Amino acid sequence: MNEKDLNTEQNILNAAEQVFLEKGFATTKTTEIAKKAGVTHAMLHYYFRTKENLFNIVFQNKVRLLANSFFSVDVTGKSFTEVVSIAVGRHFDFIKENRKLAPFIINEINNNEKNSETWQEIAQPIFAKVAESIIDMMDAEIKKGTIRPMSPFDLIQTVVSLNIFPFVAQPLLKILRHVTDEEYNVILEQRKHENIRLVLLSLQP
Amino acid sequence: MNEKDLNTEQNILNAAEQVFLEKGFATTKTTEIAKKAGVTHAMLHYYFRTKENLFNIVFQNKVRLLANSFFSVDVTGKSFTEVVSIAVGRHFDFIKENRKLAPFIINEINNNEKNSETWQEIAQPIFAKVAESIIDMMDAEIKKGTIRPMSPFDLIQTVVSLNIFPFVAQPLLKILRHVTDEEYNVILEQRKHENIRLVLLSLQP
Amino acid sequence: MNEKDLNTEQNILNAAEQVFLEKGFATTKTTEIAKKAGVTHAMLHYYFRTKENLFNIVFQNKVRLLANSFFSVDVTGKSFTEVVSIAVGRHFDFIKENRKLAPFIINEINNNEKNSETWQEIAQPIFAKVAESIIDMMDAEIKKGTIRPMSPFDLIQTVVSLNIFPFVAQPLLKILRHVTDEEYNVILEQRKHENIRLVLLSLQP
Amino acid sequence: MNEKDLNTEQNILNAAEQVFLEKGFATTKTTEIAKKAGVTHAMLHYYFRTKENLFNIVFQNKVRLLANSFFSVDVTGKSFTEVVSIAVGRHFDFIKENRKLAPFIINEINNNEKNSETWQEIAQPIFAKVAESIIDMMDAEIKKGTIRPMSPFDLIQTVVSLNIFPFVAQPLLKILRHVTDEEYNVILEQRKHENIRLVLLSLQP
DNA sequence: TATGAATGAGTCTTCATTCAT
DNA sequence: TATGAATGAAGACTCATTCAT
Repeated sequence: MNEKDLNTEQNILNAAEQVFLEKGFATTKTTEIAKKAGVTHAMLHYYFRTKENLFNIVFQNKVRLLANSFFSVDVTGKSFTEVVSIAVGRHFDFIKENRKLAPFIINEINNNEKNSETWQEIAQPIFAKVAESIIDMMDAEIKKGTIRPMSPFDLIQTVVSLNIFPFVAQPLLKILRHVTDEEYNVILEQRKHENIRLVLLSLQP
Repeated sequence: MNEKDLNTEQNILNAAEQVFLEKGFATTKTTEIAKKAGVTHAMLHYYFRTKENLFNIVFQNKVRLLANSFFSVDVTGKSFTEVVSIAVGRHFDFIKENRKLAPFIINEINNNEKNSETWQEIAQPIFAKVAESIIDMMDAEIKKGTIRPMSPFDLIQTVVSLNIFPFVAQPLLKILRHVTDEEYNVILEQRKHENIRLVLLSLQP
Repeated sequence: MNEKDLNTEQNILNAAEQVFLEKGFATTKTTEIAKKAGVTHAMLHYYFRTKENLFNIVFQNKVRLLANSFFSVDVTGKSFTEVVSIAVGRHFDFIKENRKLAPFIINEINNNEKNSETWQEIAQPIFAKVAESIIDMMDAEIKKGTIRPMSPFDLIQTVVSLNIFPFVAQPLLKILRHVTDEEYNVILEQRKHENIRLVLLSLQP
Repeated sequence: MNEKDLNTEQNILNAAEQVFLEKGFATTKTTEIAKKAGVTHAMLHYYFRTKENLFNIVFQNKVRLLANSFFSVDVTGKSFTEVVSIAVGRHFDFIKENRKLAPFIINEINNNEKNSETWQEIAQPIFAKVAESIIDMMDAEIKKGTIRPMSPFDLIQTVVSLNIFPFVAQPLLKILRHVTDEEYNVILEQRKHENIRLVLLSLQP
């Protein structure tokens, strides 16, 4: 396994990521991945045996990436409001940097039961950990009466809904006004702050 | 075109709707549509020439359906808050009754540029009309200072985001807790009211 | 299903029989079958979906043919010796007319466990019936002391061994002397009578 | 060529023997041979250039082995009956110890004309020698009238037929009764003696 | 001598589409 | 209008063989 091998394998993986994210499993052709990776068609099978196998590797990586994107804020010395604001903003930025990630995963989960199971197996423990990491903080706030009683999962769901949706439904919403991609970036920045505001509002008792 | 012909054509269309909504364009096989419609494989091509053609008809119908689902409330004698509450609730219910609609359209738009154009051509005028129908009401409220300055499109986007997302991302969110489909319905009802609350909150100055 | 359809399907089956018998499953190419049947490559899959499926149909037919080739003699008014002589001779002639049959089945059974099961499921009941049909006659002869005590299966095995082998091992034996195919036919006729003689000898007490 | 080379070459040959005997030329994959030999896939081609070449070496070895298995009895001081009995029994035991040998060769001869020629070229002189070694003994017996007039080849054919067949057709015959492998060994021992008996019977005038 | 990487030719299979009737 | 048959193009995958090192 010298450097060149790793490169080829990695090239295929990178190409596969791009094409799968762009077109989804069904419409992706292995020839296109190979072409983009600059290798022969058969090399793809040499390294990954089947299209499905290659897809699974990509899919699992992406699932891990998405699931780990929720909450990773250093809480020391910050108020709950601050923590939430930072976490929501960061999460929004991450999703923005990986626009195709969420639509890809959602779509593949919808198209294949097996992918759904993969998502559950990988994401569930990660989400549980996230919930655990904020439950004490939330409980304290609830006792103080600064936020209304709710589970961490409710909070997560609200954040996810608000943050992911603009990118999942980007093509749906973009047409509301004729905007260039650059204008859209400005809109997204507004939306980020709007989302932060909405999340905090949703926490109010 | 006698009655039987219409029936056959309609049968194919109905079957195509079901299968396309379920599987998307790429993974749908014309044979499955024909089978579900109870007609010969070749009849599908006799009536609709190509798979793409048949899909476009279905897709346009569905786009129209989704685009028209926003705001259709009789405003006479109701406060703005009431109108918004009713509109959001009704929209949520519609989406709930047509769970596969939004994911289907979003996915197909993502997979094919032509579908994106179709969406724009059909949805844009409809959305413009909706915006027009509420802009006076909103302006009045804004002047009164009861809601913060915002365009109708902002409001629509918030509503759409909050309402559609639970169904687009259902498989993503369902795993946050282990829930049955029935339990999920209860959660959805809660979410509807939460969404109404959030929309109203987002309107606050 | 008009006549032409049946012909095409049958043409494929006939071609498949020839090629499979000639080359066995592994080295047979579906294109060759299609070519021999005078149809497009895809037609084969249209009618039989997979190569394996087509093979199974051919294989089952051939198994039935071979299994049913043992003993079908009208016994009325004939001595046991006569019955055996006729049965062995007829069986030999059948195998001779279908030289590739036995090698084909033996080979495929050896190459694929599933074929072995197919053989068992189809041949076992047929063989059991054959054994049943001669057991009374044999028991009577055994009681009379004209043949030595043995089960019908022993008899069948001897017949099968002697009759099938020349064709299974034809390429092995033909070289013992340089013979043309026609000379070989004469040899086979001698062998038939030799086999009848040997079977009768093997029955002696 | 140091010792290690010889070992590698021999390892490949040994592995090839096992796999070819087990699966035949067509379904054998060179990767499996390499794996079993514990060497790289490419080494196989380094030593033997092609799969076909490697096969031919194995095949020729096996042909020699089988052809030489007929008659190697020290005749001094033994009666013809004794010699035949011993020779048949030994041959049966050899075939039993090398069960896959005969089916393998027969099958490959049937599948490839070139293999048939190989068999002829190698086996013919060996068989001729065997025939020569017994023709005087047989002629003497024929003159004495103790056996009927026949050529050595007839005798060889009978022996080969009876001895090889149980192993070639084992899967065909095993189903006649439900037997375990151990029970089958007992049956084989009976068959050996039955075969000796039958050969002697076939020699009777 | 040895190896991992790479290749190209071939094989099965699917599927939208067209054709003859 | 309807159908079963037929087709061709494309796609995934395999595998013996070769190459660079």
